[in-house]
Amino acid sequence: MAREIAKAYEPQQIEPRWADFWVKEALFQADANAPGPIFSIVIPPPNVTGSLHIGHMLDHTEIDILTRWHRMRGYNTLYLPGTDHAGISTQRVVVRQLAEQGINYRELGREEFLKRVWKWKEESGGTIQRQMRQIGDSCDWSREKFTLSPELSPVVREAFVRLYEEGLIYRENRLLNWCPVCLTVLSDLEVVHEERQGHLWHIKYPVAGTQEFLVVATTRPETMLGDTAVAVNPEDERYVHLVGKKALLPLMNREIPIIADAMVDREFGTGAVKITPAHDPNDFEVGRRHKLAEIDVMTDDGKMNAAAGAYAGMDRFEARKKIVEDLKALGLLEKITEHTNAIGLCERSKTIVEPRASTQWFCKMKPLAEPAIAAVERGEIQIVPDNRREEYFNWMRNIRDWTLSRQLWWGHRIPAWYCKENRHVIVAREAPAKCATCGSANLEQDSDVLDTWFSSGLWPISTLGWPENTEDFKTYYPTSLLITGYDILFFWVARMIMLGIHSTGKVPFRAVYLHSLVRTGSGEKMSKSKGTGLDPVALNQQYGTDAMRFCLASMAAPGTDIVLSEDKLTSARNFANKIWNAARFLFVNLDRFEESGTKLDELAAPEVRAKAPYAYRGRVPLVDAWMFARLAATVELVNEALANYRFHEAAQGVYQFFWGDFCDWYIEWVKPELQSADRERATVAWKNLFAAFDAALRLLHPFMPFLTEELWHQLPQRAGAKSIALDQFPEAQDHWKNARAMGNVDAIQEVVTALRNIRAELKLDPKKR
RNA sequence: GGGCGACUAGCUCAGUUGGUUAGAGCGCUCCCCUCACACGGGAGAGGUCAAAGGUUCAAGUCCUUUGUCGCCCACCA
Repeated sequence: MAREIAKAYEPQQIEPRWADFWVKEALFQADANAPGPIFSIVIPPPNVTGSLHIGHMLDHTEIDILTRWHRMRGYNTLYLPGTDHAGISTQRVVVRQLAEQGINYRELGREEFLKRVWKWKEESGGTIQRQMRQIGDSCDWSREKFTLSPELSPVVREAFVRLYEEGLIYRENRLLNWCPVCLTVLSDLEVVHEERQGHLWHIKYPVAGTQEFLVVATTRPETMLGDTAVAVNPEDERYVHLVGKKALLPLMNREIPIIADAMVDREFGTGAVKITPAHDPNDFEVGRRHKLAEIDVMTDDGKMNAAAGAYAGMDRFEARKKIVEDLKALGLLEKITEHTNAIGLCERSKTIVEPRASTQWFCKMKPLAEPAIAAVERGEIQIVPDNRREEYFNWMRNIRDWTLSRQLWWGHRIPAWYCKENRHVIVAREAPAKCATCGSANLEQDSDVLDTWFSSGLWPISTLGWPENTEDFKTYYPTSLLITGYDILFFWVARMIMLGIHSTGKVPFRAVYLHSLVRTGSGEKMSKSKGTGLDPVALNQQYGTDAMRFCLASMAAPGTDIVLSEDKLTSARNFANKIWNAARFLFVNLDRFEESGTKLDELAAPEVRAKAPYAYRGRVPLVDAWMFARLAATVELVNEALANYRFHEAAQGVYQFFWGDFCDWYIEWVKPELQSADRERATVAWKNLFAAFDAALRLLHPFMPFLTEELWHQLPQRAGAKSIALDQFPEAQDHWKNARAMGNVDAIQEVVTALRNIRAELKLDPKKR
């Protein structure tokens, strides 16, 4: 009796079952002692700031395709999952949540606040884990990691202390980017620049003891309150006579020196620059050279402080307005001109950053960068696509020291302690009992935390057990490949390369594939905060995970960003349906065929099917020969494409093959054969059809794991067995274990050699059909 | 101020080392709900490959210039 199969593919009915099954069976658990060449990959750990977005899905799809593909070809495969605590981002999320409840996080205190963040982390981490299972990530959940876990924290401290002991980590007072909303310093990378139309205010500074004015031009008038000099170029004949004299700082009525410094560009503005060492990086340098006072006129949160005199308490931009008004009233504002400049914004809060001086921890990067540059030059790490190599080199060759400390609470606490008496510094793996210098037991730990990218930078080594030489580390490090978006090349990839090589002497991965970003129709980077992100959960519901995966893969051409559209998702869903219906045809008609006599018992045994194609009276039927030639060509194409990260070619190749060749031509062609009164002839047709179909499923599996898994389970079933209850069908269990191997496909490739002769003889071009 | 990328059918995009009549999906026109699939099948229209010049037996593919758009990097007040 023919089995009942739904007419349309309903992924929602099928996917959750296999998602659970894969986890329950621990099917993808890695074994360091298993045979086979190694393919290991660690996930780019998603931030625990919420849930996975469509960009993650691209990451995960590509990683999973390659992982499954390698696993099917007999590799000892590890796909290690995990999440990132994402210091500043996560802290911001929780701060905002608290604010919505009317709670000021600072009033909550550090300890209580961290409890709230951990609670949020559990929630977000759980969501991410569920999503990853839902989208079919074939990772080893027993090895799941978290960057801020008790397991990894000692590793992070170890790395920090080692770098400190090597003299690469130091503490210094510098002028740095400060975010008045996040209340922390930021590294250069965390500041994004944006061109904005602004003004250049020309302000007249009276020269003391004369009737003259010195006119300076500034884009930030409010900083003048902290001016401690005016500088001109020493070569500038317009101003030489003023050097050494004093200027009277308007509004503050403070006398400040007029100095000469080569840094001043005579062409720009008026050729005279107000010097505010506490609020401008250039001025800071000038200030240090000329031993000028540094007057900070602002508070942490961007308001004017007591040093700002009458303006104290005002917001910095409010103060700007007021100062301009006041100068105008005093007749000291010469003019205002239009001026566009690139202003720095905090990457997270989009607040205008304020340069401020503070004492922070830094890491010297030149010594770390050199071997990291060399490793890429020597090809020990391959960067794909090629043009990103140059970006990497360019950044690495101009690298500046990395600001490691952040004034946040959520993160790895800096392993440094100070004695309260003398502020001696002790850097140690564990909390010390007393000061190494003066013996004081009165110690306090540095209140800052590490930049979140420091622990991310250690990810490939920390997750595999470094600094211990564990089985996992020995077997799976260096990892085979890193797949991530190009937008974090500097933030993350470069740092992993530097820290990996420095810590272990070996590169952390042999290749980096930097994929495109998924954008919305309007071309923006998808982002939840902007509300432009597509919800992968909703899309999965609507189209099915397999369709999503296939769609992303078929669009993942390197170089250009991906714009996802309903059209493409629909087309991928239709493809899944096509596969489903081809199977439906096979299964239903096979049942009918068997009911009429011959049983194709061997169909269930993969080792028999691997001998396809079957011959009819010593001769392989022509269409079958053609089919297997096409199949073999597709196998070659897919293997070649995946080996080079050309996911779209692979996906389009299987699509073309399955729809165009297998369905449109082959199935249609053999339909009469399957009904043939010649029993042997019909049997051969059936066997070849199933062999080809089985091979096609293997090709499709990395892209569409759910659908193929489902069909594999149905493939060996005898007529009458309607439901899939695996524990009741030991035979089926053997089958699916075997199904995840490429074996059959490889066997077919061997057959092709023989087929070439037939093809040549009959002038059949498999590409032209 | 540097660097990178894009510009191919109405739309969204493939087309890696230059080689026969430039492809796909969607859309469009005509026919078909034929016993796997209308989330389908068949037939078809549609492109001087942004512009100009150059190299070559041969260029969407290499070189030069220009235009439009996008991105990244950069401490000029």
